[in-house]
Amino acid sequence: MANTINIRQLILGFLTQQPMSGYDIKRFLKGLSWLIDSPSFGSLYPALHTLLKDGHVTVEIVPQQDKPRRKIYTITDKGSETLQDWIDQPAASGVSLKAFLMRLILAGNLSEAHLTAQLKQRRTQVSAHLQRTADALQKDVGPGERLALDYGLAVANAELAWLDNVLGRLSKDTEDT
Amino acid sequence: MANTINIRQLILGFLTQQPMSGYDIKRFLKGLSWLIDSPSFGSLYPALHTLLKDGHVTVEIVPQQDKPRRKIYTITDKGSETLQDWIDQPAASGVSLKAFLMRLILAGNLSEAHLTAQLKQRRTQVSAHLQRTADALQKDVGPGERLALDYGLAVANAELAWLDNVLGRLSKDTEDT
DNA sequence: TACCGCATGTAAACGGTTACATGATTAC
DNA sequence: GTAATCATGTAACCGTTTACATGCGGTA
Repeated sequence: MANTINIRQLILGFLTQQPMSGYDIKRFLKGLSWLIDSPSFGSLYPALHTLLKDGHVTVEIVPQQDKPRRKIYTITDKGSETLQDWIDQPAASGVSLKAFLMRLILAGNLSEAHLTAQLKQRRTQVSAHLQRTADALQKDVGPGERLALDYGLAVANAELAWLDNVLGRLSKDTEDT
Repeated sequence: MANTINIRQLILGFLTQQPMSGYDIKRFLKGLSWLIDSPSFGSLYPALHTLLKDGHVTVEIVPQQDKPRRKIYTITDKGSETLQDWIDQPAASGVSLKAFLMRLILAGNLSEAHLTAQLKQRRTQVSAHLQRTADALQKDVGPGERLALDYGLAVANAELAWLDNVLGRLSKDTEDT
């Protein structure tokens, strides 16, 4: 039930879109800077080496004139399976917004079925979280914690409303097919 | 600008409320399970040793009959200063909801001035984040990322509404004084 | 008998950042 | 001449989890 966002899984997710070099992946990750601070090369390159060693990706060395050679990585079937397994595996309860959004991005590039699965899972978790938070507010807590709980409540309610909205739209689209 | 929630600072925060043993702190942290999964003993006890060595806390060994002896830790002036410094230091941009809520809890137990400072800081950050997210939505992105961005937008708007609400209430209270 | 709560602790492993090294090309 | 971009990589360090060890008392 350990479930944070792991670099290797992120990489596999990007390679699903297209073969890339480590440097390319870094650029892609920078594009997600609104969500996560992109991992450093110090973790990126070793992760690539591990994925290669484990047969999740293959490399092709591409020389360039006037520039350093690039190592283009391509995801293998085994790699795809591993990624799929990770996405399908239920997210740990209490898992952060960030981790969920990463899963959403990855799932959204697979299929609509995966996408709705993620959304439904989140719905279940957020409403459970909402309940726990409401319960915690009943107890006697300090002023800071009281505010924090209230904040959590507000965010959870907003999440729930959004999820219901989107899930409603998606199910309507399915009917129309 | 590295700014996640660090065990040592959490511990100092709890010890501000009252002297406690490591075991007690663990129990307290469990009470915050709606926010964070409480750190393991494997990080808690070593953290306590470090704090002791650095003069941020003092210990008193309390023997018990029929039960193992307890080590009660008390925060020192130096420890209080360190904590204060950490809370006053501006939170890194893009810092997570979790990290902010922890700061809120800690600040709420210090003074109302600290509390409003945290809230105002968060307001600035969330509105900046909102802007970045809206910008990112303009660009051409995959279906999953599109949804994720929209989700982020919804949550950020909810946060902003809540912050404005609370900040409004707090400033009114101050006028009435 | 076997596990749970109390209470403390250590060692190995993991996953990451920071800082470094290399070396060529282009832009100010 | 100084910095930035391209492109890869390693080593030291940090903070944390996991798994272990100890030992006693109460409970199912």
